[in-house]
Amino acid sequence: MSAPDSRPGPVRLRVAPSPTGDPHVGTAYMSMFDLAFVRQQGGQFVLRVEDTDRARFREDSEQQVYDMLSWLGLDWDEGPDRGGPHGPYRQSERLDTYRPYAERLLAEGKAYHCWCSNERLAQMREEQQRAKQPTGYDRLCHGKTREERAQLPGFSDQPVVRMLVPEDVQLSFTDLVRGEVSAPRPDDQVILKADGFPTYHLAVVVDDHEMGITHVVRGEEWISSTPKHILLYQWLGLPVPQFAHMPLLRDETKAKISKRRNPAARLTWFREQGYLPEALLNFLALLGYPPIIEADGTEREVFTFAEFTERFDWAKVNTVGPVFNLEKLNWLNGHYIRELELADLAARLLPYLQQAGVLGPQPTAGELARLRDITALIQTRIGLLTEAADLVAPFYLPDEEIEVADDARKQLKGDAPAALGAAIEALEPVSGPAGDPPGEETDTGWRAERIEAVLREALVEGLGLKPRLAFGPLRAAVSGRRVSPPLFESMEILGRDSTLARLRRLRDELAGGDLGAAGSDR
RNA sequence: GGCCCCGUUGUGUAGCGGCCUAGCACGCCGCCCUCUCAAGGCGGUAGCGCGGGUUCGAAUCCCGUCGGGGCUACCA
Repeated sequence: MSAPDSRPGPVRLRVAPSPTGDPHVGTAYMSMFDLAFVRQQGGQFVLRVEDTDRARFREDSEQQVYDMLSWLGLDWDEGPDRGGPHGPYRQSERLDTYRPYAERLLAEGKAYHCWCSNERLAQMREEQQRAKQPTGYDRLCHGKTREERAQLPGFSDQPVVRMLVPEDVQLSFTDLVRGEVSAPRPDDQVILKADGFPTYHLAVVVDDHEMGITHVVRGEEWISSTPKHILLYQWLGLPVPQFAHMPLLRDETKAKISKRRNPAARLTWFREQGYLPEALLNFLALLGYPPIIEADGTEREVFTFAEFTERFDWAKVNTVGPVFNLEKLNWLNGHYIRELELADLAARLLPYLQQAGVLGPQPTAGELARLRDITALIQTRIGLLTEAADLVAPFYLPDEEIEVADDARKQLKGDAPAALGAAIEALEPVSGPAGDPPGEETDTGWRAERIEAVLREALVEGLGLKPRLAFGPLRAAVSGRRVSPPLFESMEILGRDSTLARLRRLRDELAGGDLGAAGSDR
């Protein structure tokens, strides 16, 4: 049993991503649990950049972490970008901080220099594995001076510093989510690398202490390293924080989700795909935490971050690594889209429509007003913001550029020209917005209800067509698609002129290419 | 190989010794609604890995076994 940190005062939690490429979804996952607890307890949330791995360092990675956490609304109180009383918050800028700790351990005989070359270490491990022995450093360098060691093979000029792990290391500890946990016996772990950088193990202990971190929240993969960390805290006479090891997110093969194999492991992917941040957050919470149980005993899976925060309890966090299943997220995303206010949804759609080239970089007021109307029609028809472009595009295309898609064309039957002709004839007398007489009862103008009434009368009653056969050709003419937003509402938004132009265009085309523009009845 | 973590329908889960002929959500299937597609409504499908215990009674406790995962780096 470790003595948990019982210092009074506010809780302080941190997330510590490594800038090694696109931000990982796990970073958001951990941050969300961190923040839920911090908000609940009125503590602070720290963002620390663990850039001690110079080989995998990526320049733009840090900025992406800021962008994505901000996008999700997971705001931090202290960090490299906004400072704080415990800075700097980048490990590469804290090198001087670690060295005294390492030197102290060296002086006290708790750590020692090791000059073994990588080749020697690799060979040693290989032999241990072959002999079915547990792997671990053989302490060849322990107790030797540089000169003594230099006589032996596998010598490397630049030494590292290793922990001298005692026989009686504490191997078990209390975990906030798992209870009493035991971990493997640690190797003589390197804490200071040949390049002078600390390894994660030294840096995390020193930084967490210096930054006043009270709760260490991290992935399950760190359970096996925890005894090393506890040992370092003890050696250094520092209070041991509480630990919470979260289950690992898995892919469909049950393996830990990785950026290499799974696009959804990249946080940026979700924004690119058109997911709503609140949906992602809700989904992530569901993966590691039970649904809300209402007073009447029913379960509720849709909840806000504030609701999650209110009821958050480490003991309820799942210990099983969940499979990251996009279908549930897709449903949730659609659900959140349907809940949005129209203006909000339209605003969120805009950048995706611009990205897809449906709207230009500087849309006109008219285009934006039209977007609002269209949004109402597609709100229940998209699961991702990126799906809007295809549905919206026909509303912004010039009438002459509407191309009837192959599947829509295949559905056109022999009565299509008749239907189109009758529709044109029926709609011509209906006045457009400008001619919409105020207070007039008989002609309600170019409105969906009136358009529908007129078309039904002409096509269903007049021509005796089945509704789906009657309106299919009109849909193809107006949108170019087999599937589209509701027809009559679409016509209202397009306006009388545009609607008639599109109907005539298809009618003429079906009547025969030779007639060309002369086929128009105007 | 060694050590550690985990094990309820396809997926996420509720369950914490009797209320379980195992509930909910997503998915899937069917029906309804309907101008297409959605959304929505209604119904259905499918699970306690296995074997021993403990107990009057086990999805719930114990042991074993099997399975999955993680770690085993001068990566985090």
